[in-house]
Amino acid sequence: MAETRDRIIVATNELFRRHGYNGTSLSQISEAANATIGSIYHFFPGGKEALAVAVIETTGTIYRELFESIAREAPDPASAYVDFFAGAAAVLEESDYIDPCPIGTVAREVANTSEPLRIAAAKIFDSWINAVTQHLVEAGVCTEQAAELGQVFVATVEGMFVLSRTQRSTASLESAGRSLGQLVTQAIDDTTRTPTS
Amino acid sequence: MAETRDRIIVATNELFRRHGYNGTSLSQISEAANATIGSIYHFFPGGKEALAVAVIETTGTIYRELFESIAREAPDPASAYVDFFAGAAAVLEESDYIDPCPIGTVAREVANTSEPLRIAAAKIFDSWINAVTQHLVEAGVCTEQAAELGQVFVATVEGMFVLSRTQRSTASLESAGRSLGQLVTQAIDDTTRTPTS
DNA sequence: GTCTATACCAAGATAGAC
DNA sequence: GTCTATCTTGGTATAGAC
Repeated sequence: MAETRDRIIVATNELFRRHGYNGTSLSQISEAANATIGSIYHFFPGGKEALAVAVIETTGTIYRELFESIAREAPDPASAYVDFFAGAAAVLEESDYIDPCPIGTVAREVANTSEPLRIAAAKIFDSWINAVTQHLVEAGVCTEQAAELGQVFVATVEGMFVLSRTQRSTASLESAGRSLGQLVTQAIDDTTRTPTS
Repeated sequence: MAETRDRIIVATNELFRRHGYNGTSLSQISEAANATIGSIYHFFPGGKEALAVAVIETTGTIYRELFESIAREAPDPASAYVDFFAGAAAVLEESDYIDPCPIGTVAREVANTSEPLRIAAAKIFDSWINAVTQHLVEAGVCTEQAAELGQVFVATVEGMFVLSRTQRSTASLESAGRSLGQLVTQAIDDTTRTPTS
């Protein structure tokens, strides 16, 4: 059995994906993680908020690495984005449309009420945008446009999670993959036509 | 002073935008709306959930009409989308980055725990997608591609609200406007080159 | 339609034995 | 590190006078 601290984080992650931050109680976490509330406070003296920060940071890192892995293995830059949305669609269907990403859910809930959580989420979003920007720059897109597409990609991912979860359908995720792929392809073409280097 | 029922809905809308569904209590609503909890249950015998359905439906209708209004006044189809994001950016800055849309927040929180709320939100999203689809079809885009762009637009709007609220910045909204405008422009060009009618 | 009072329960957090 | 017990506060919802 995994370490207690890890079990707490994993259980909290899944409960946040299902019920959000305010909809998840410490007693639920305690039960799902097979750890007492005393244990939770032992590892996270800052309570629920500190635990949530840890969940955001660990999950955020995993997702950045997932994107980088998909990007590395994609046959060409544009298809990395199509593949990412296809993967997300599979996760949603297999998980009965539980939210794939606790970060967006929590961030939207508490952005006006918890600065520690807002800032933790903002840093993760920045790291994702940077990963995409770097990927596109390596594909030949100029820095400015790459950063812009990075923002649009992250927003589209988060927005698609809201939409597909609410509609209980993954149809829209395919549309998103195609649209993002098209934007990336066009960005690469544009740069090729008017090279700055 | 507005009717009590209206005051309750308006106050709940704003509290949901700030604190989400589970983060908003009936006592807060009671205070903000200047109505007793007894009054809330008088108008919404179904309690908090029924009140939330009413908030989603009224707000959703207002936003659809807002889009249609912007689309009607835009000089050309693509700039409707740029204008929409520009308007959203202004709202965010003026409101200290309160969420412009309670529907996405609530939907993401409770999609797995309240079927009435999930379904209410899904219907509103559908109505927005249909409004965009119709707008693009009138601009000459084929139905299939118009529907696809409608989904991408709604997702990008919702995702950008998450992102800009978390980052407390509207920079990414401009990127979104440009990207959506580009996708729409290209869709119109494509259709013009290979007309189906 | 609106009011006060309250029932009932679960929340986050803490204390202190082991 | 983990346990049980408990404190305090606040939640949704209801009852019944006016």
